[in-house]
Amino acid sequence: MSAVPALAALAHERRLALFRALVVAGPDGLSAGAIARALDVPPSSLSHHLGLLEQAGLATVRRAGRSLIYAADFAAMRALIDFLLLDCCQGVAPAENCVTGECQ
Amino acid sequence: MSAVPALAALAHERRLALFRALVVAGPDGLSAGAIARALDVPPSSLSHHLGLLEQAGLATVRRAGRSLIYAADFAAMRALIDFLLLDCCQGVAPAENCVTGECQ
DNA sequence: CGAATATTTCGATGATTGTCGAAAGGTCTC
DNA sequence: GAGACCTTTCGACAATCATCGAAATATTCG
Repeated sequence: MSAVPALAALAHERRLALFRALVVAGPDGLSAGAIARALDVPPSSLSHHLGLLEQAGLATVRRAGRSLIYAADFAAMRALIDFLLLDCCQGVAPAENCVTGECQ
Repeated sequence: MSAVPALAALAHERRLALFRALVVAGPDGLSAGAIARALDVPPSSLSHHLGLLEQAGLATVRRAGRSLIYAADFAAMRALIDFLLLDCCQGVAPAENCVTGECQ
């Protein structure tokens, strides 16, 4: 996974709220309609943002009847955080640049 | 710190490379010119990106002679990672949505 | 002070992104 | 199959962002 699309997906107020709602919902996820009602976003806008989250790998979709259920991809989120923590920042840095506070 | 500007600052290939260079350089930082040479970015473009990183709180600037020295702000980076880990994702989520793998 | 160095600001241009109504695509129920 | 329901795709427009040369600003050195 490239980190840039994932970071870009979260770097938007609406999408961040969206993603948080998915996280709160847990593995069962939420239908697009339920999200639209909860966050008061027009359907076409919502679909656009959900598509970006999915494309970035941070969310998954599955169909249930006529609804589409979106769910947060926790493994991908974990991978993103790991990237920030290790690859991006600490792995290549000298020990004094400790980001975690656990590496001295 | 709002997370969105910080995420947006990192959600760009050039700026991510830029930030990584600052992390590698450590607390001493790097002059804008040194970065420009290392990453082969025109000065005006570089200045633009450095400004964004600083505005997002991820980098600090100080003057040393006629050079401006940019350095990664490790505390801010840590705060961003904490936000993703806790506020954004896990804190408000049920236990089964564990992102860290340490919360069962 | 004047020249040289380091970087930013300005300004213009092209590219990408966000927004949302209207229309279209699947899916269920009767 | 017709109609209702849920969501996406299309299309158009506005807004934001990226790029980089040229000019301006700040600093040092002779």
